[in-house]
Amino acid sequence: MSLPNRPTDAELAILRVLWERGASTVRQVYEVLSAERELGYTTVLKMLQIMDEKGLVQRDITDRVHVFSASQSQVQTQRRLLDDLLDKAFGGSSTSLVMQALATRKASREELAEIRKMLDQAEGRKG
Amino acid sequence: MSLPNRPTDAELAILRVLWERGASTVRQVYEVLSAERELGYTTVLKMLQIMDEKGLVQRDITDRVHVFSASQSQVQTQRRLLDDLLDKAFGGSSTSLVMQALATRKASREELAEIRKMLDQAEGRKG
DNA sequence: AACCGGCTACGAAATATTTCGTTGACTGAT
DNA sequence: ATCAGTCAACGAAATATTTCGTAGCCGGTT
Repeated sequence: MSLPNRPTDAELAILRVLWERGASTVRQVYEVLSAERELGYTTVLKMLQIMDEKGLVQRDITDRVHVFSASQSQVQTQRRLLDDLLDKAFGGSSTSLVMQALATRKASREELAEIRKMLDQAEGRKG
Repeated sequence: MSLPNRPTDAELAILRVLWERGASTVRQVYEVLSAERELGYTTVLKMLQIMDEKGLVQRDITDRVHVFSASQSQVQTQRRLLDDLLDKAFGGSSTSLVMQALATRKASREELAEIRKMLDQAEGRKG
């Protein structure tokens, strides 16, 4: 299979680090995550091995210390997760998802303006 | 604990049925789900028992045939799942979530208008 | 050469999730 | 009162996810 499966929670935590830092060693990922919560070095290593097998990360073997990077961009992954959530919990209605998101979370004026711009584009495309 | 945990995928499938049909028996849920995919009656029953223990559903014991209903509304659950996804995959930025949703899914003119109205309200509250 | 520290690989335990077979109870019809 | 059908409970298997201990390797230091 070419498309990676939906990442699990633990996998997402690791992907977050890779997206933020870019390509990283196991130790670098471990440093970030172990600052947030208790977990062992080999746990991170094992997760990255599994994610490599699943195709969620790329591994650079050149040096003895391997370097991992996310296979899919954050945006691509976000899109996949949103589609998934849409199907499973919103009956496929992106509108109700958007409205929920707008209703429950505060957005700054600038962010609202950005969203409005995006809306204009969406309407523009429609005619 | 009073707050139910995040529903799993299988649990969400059952909740979907309960939200659509309202309070239902095991067999009624089973009829809907088994039309979509292969699964056994006792699988649904067991899931509902587990969901009852977790507090995800309420159970009416009055008759021999028990009647189950969702403990949380669809909107409440959607909100919880959105918050969760926001934290795990969007770095807490609801704006980028909204923009992703708008960018990837088509919305009708009416839906866009609704979203725009929601936006106006959001800005109104701020100004 | 022997040792130390950091590295990957491997296996396996612990936990969570999903699935269903079997059992015993109850209901209504023969 | 028996039988067939339907039901909930239970236990357990199958699978997926998360965690880490142990072992072996390699490179630099003594």
